[in-house]
Amino acid sequence: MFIKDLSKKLKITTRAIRHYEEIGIITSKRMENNYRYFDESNLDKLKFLVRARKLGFSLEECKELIKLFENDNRKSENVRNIAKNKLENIDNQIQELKDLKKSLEWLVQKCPGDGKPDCPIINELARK
Amino acid sequence: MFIKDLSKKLKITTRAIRHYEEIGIITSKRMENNYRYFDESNLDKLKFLVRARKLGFSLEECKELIKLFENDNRKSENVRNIAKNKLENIDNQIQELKDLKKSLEWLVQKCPGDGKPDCPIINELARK
DNA sequence: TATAAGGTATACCCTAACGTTAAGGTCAAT
DNA sequence: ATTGACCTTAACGTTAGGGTATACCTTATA
Repeated sequence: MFIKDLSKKLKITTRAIRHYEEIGIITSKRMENNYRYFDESNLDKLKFLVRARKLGFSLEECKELIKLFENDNRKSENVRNIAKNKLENIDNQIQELKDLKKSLEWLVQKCPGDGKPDCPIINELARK
Repeated sequence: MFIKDLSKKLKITTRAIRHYEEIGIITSKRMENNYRYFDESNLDKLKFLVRARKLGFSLEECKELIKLFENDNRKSENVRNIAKNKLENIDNQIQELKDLKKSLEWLVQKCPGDGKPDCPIINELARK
């Protein structure tokens, strides 16, 4: 199939697919007119990639996962480690965001939000 | 003071300070030798900026906040709205991360993480 | 057959917020 | 005079593509 068909099936843009090819995460054959041609194995690999992206893995991490996916001698330990690392930094991100949220909530609640200039949010940011 | 002193006081890099100047969020005077010279008002403004950044505001948002900070006729309503918007998208980010976390946790827990190739994480990503 | 529509190609610029060299100028101390 | 710490600008790298421009290919319709 051509790139558009593939993009429709996967619900990603053609630009994304070309990008994945540019950075060497996938490959494709070319027809005589230079159009990219994709077969089932391309589809499977990209499907894998799209799902991994949805789980929050970076393209670099996806590359590693695909390598493991295609290696029949992989150790599930390695896969699990990648996932555990990701999990850990997601946890950290959540914690950071929660801390921010707390501070912001406190400030928003303190602020009258009226037509007057006095504002606890500004005061807090500007404190000496 | 010079840029390094400022960066030490604020615990940010000199590159960051120059960047803020490049994009017009702050200004500085120059000495005869072309060195940037910063006074107390620069320090105050940057301190404000750094705190706003720590609260998760983008540089664009910081620009707006600084404008309000410097406008004695501001309405606290406007400040509050910026903060509330930020709060909302922080909430969304947290929710997205939590969803990811859930999926990942489930997969990590399913995976034996041993020396064998069978791996539920890979299987899930590769499912037809 | 000419043309319009739509798919495909490459290639370049843009994003956020700096980090990271590179290459050179300034200043105080040794 | 030299060292070392500091200063300067310029410009590319980062992430994961989005957007735009230009041009070729294919097919359908007038």
